[in-house]
Amino acid sequence: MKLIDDLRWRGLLAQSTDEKALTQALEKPTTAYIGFDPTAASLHVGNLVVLLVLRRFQLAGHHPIALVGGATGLVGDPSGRNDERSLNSSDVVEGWVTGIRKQVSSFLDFDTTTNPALVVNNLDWTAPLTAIEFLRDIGKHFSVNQMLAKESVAARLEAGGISYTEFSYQVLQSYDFLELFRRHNCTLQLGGSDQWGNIVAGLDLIRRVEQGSAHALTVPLLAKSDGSKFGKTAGGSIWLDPEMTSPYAFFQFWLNTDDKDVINFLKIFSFLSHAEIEALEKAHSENPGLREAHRALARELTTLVHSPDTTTRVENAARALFGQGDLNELDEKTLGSALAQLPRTTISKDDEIPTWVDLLAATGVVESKSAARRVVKDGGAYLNNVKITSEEFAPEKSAFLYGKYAILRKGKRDLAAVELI
RNA sequence: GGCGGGUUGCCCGAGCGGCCAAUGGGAGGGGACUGUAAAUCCCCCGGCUCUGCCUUCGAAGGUUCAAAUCCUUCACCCGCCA
Repeated sequence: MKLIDDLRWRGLLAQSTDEKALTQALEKPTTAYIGFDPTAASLHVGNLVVLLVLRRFQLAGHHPIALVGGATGLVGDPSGRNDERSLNSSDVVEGWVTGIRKQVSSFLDFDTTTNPALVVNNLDWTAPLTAIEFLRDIGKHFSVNQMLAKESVAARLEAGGISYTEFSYQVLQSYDFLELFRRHNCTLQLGGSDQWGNIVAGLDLIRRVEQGSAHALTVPLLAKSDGSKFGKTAGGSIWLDPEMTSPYAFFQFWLNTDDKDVINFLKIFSFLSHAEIEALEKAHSENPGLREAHRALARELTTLVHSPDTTTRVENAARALFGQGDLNELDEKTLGSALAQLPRTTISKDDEIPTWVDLLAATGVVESKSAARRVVKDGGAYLNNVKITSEEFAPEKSAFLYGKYAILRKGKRDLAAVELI
């Protein structure tokens, strides 16, 4: 099956320039790029959609380039926002670039001899530009009329204004495309559909400056069936960085996918074959309670982003901790490694044991002691799967399994660990 | 630079001297029902040493027994004019 047809089947095609021409171009190995701006220390699951499309291109024999926006990240993309971004210092952005560069790299193959991946930073060609060069050599090719007509700009003018800085963003991104066209004969830019305007601006620039022809392909913005924003939970975004979102939480995030979304997500995020996904779809519709599709999704993604080992560990941890069976039946080693996956706090053997409320607050599962108290009051507080009802309740030392572990539970599925040391 | 409008809790948005930790909606949390799902229903939703105390309504001062609400200055945003 051709790449384009596969992408269509997975629901990964939004818009493209002349599809016939593009399909034809893709008959031969083509160089394609996607840009990621450093707006945080890590990428999140939302970024995964397009990043994995780039991987699909590489797997299909094309040359992938991942661009990290060391320059554009300093300016701020107005797309999809209705207010101005606050600028981050260049030190901060530089740090983020390093982290994101590493993350992006883990999804691409640099060792293959036929079509190795490339990671670039647009600061490399943007930083040396002088303001005069920028205005004369690049700015001259842009019509303010057209820039104003871009959805990202028009929306902001409507919503309350835009700074000259962010207004200029599309020029920088266009210049990136031009540079990659020149340096690496890159003739295709991929991106989320909110990037369409920025991408076609780059096509125009390439045509004007180099009389060259390139293509654009965008991926739909991921929509959940209930309309809520993908990739956010109570605790915030789901990050790829295991320090920011634990692999346990990462696995749980996918496992808790809405039934209505699970098959779509398998298509979008997994590299399972059509036949495998169709089999899961069948299994899911026959017995949704088993959640085979959810499990497959969580396994695939945890393995892809973390590792097969990690997947085994967190899945075992969940099985061990999730209610079924008596906690006392878990051997010390299993329990210890399961708890290692959870948010945790430690207390000294010699100290008096704090209340459940204080312990939960210490693990960071709730934001404040008041929030922890509320959980108790609302009847959602458990110690080692036993419900507790008093805000003053403090566990006895004897309640600790193997003399050292206790499991705090908030509600049905939020777990945290306490360890006596 | 001038004139006018605005800045409220995670977000949107009421309040416009006391009854205001502040109406309502969304997001979020707990419970019931379930399948660690969705929908639905009920409850909660600033913090703390929690029958009370402390901090919040752009910032700083002021008036008042009492201010998110009035006055002054400053900052930022929006509109019109220059």
